[in-house]
Amino acid sequence: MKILLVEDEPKVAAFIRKGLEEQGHEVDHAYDGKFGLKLALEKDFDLLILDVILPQINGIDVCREIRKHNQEVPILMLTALGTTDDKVTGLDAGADDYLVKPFQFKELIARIKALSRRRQRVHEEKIYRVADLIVDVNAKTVIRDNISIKLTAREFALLELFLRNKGRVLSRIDIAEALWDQQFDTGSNVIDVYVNYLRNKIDKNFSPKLIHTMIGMGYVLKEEE
Amino acid sequence: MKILLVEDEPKVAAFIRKGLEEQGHEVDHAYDGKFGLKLALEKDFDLLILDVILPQINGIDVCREIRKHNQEVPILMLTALGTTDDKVTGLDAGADDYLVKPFQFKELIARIKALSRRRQRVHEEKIYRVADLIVDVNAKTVIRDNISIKLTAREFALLELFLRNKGRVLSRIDIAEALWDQQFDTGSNVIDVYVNYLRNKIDKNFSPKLIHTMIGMGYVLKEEE
DNA sequence: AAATTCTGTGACATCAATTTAAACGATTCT
DNA sequence: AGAATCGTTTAAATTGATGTCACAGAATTT
Repeated sequence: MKILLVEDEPKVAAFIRKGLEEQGHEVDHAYDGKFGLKLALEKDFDLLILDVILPQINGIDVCREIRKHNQEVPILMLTALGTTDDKVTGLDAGADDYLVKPFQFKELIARIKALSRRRQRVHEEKIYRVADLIVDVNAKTVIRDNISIKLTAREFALLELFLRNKGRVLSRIDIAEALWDQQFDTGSNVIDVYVNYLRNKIDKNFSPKLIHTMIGMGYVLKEEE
Repeated sequence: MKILLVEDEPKVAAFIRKGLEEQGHEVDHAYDGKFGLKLALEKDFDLLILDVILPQINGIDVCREIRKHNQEVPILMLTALGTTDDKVTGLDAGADDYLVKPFQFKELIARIKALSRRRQRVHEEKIYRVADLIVDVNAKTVIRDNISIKLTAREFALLELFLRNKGRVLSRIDIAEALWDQQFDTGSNVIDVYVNYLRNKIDKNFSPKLIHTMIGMGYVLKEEE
């Protein structure tokens, strides 16, 4: 999906952008309301994420302005405030949903999914091919070298994350935030264990190897050595 | 055509009724949602025209209720509100079209024509065949291995959903949103129970099995193992 | 009004999936 | 080389998802 993020706090913006890109979305970013509004009216996006508190024009006014121009794009508002009044104002202005900061990244993903479902988006064929590996996200099937491979839900989610980020090194923190709850204070090694499971199933008896360890950095999925 | 008009404002109702009768249609009229729903379920109409704002039960809920009972009659919603949210809600509830008050009578006629044209398409043969299972959506019949199987409305709706999405894994959320009211917050296991009922009827004494569990992911209907 | 069928709930046993823990191996740093 | 850090592997413990059942209340039919 093409997503426009309008957010002035650089850290928050970077966090959201990275997370969304890892989920396979294409993200444009504006630092203030004025520029955000301009972009929103010029380009076609599948979703807008608007912070309420913004320089130049605040998020609620941006939202109102977009709706005035008859744009039906789904809008998700972000705010540090959480009172009912704010919610009402946001929704009145034409927003479709509301998320209170700070939030779990998973929550954001869930809302985005719900919004795009509501728009009756036709679910597209999602098939990844890397070397002789074929993964169908809708059917949840995995085939390598014409051999069908069974994965558990976690393994599949992990593989899908790698495929969406082919060639990009994912740190354990990236992986944890995308698939597990929040960050890891515990010295758990679940991720390593799952990468190992996945390797046993999709790499062990095949070549070339697809999952590579970057010591001290994380893991990558790629074809070349 | 036999048309049911559900509208509480007498003036609007009289206006629409008169116009439609002049066009040669037969019009029944209900003043509130409750009575409208009752009529709609009792009699066979070729078209329902529902106001959104109604005494007793609102139009959107009437619409939802009718669709729950598997009625395929075309539904046109009328409303004074014109915001995007309302449109989405109406169409989500199962309405086929939407008209914002005030409207030109011509516009109404045009929409009705379009809907009745569409309706003929509804009467196309909709027959699914998977392995030795044959499902006729219009006749609501299910046959497997030449044995006729009786399903309840819910079971049939679930089966139809699976057939429309053959080979695609449907999560519980997908199923809940398609067949139940979109609250998936309850820790209910209705879906599991219904999948179980369906299996007992269409899979238990047959092979190959068609409904497969993907633990942690959902269910799929497919022929292969 | 009674009987029947349908729908949804809650409890529970079962078993696969997930997570933890700990031992082992590899790599990097001094 | 030795110590420290980082990654891999295995097995066992824990969790949680699923299938099943009996039942209650709604809806429908008689």
